Amino acid sequence: MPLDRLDRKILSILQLDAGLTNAALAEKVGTSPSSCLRRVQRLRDSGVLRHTVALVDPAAAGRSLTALVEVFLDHHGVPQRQDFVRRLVQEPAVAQAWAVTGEPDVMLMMHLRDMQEYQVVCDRLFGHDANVVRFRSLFVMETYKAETAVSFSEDS
Amino acid sequence: MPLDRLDRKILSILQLDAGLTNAALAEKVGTSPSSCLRRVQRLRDSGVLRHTVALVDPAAAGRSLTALVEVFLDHHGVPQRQDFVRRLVQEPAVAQAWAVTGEPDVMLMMHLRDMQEYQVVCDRLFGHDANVVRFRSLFVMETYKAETAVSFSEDS
DNA sequence: TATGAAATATTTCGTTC
DNA sequence: GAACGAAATATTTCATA
Repeated sequence: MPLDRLDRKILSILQLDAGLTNAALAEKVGTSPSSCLRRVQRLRDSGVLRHTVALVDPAAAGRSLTALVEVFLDHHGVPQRQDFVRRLVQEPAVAQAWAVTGEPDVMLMMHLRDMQEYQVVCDRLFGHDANVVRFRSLFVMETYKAETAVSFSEDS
Repeated sequence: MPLDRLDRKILSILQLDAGLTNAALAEKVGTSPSSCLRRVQRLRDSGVLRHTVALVDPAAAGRSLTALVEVFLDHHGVPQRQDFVRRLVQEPAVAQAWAVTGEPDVMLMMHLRDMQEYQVVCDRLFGHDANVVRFRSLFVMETYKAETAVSFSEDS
């Protein structure tokens, strides 16, 4: 389904603020409320527009320690990895996790209460998995950017 | 501001689905709509609850290539870093960026159209900055988890 | 100071042109 | 795309604990 200029404009705005009323959104993108509503519904139905979520300050949740962890695995086959991935997905402290090309095999991001929790979580995730050779953690000192929006700008 | 059980419940739900009506939310957490709305507003005012955003499938935006990039800087002082950080923040392809402890100095995540755009963006970000010694990219093959929610669970 | 019921204001959304 | 109206929803008011 091709997205025209108006669709992209709607998506750009909704990615920054999904709390806008339909009327306000319509005015911002320069169309009528009814047309705007139809477009939003179409975008939802087609799956381009996923759910809408509230963003919470991690510090307010008592999780002000953020770690990026590179994980190095021994066997790269799918079967060996399954249990590990399952544990990642279940772990509340893990917010994001990816299989990556390059030196590490898996990269993940955790939001933690403190170093003690870091230790506990790492032990639970890596400690009893023979397939995990080693891991290296990069602790976040400052967040420069934390965008959930995907840019629709053409200028690359 | 201390968060009680009800606040945490509200936050947990809203982080997964902010599209719920206030009435539905109130029923889920077991309180009245008016009380529920007041709590949500209070959480908003106090900054615990940031904005609410729509999530868009990056692939639908034509950005199905995701890269995690480790950047190694020469001079670690703030002045040398300012221009670089400014460019990161302005760059539409960069979704997340952190200053980190450890070997690399900065870690960032990009959503890209293709390898050509990767090259263009890297050139723009790193190419003309004498302070950037080198960078290493890890390309995402599979996303295991992409949570925007911060867990309020106590079990660490 | 927080709550819930009820009244009011606003918005969404289907229908029509 | 515009205009209307019914239904759903958000928000305020107010009495109570």
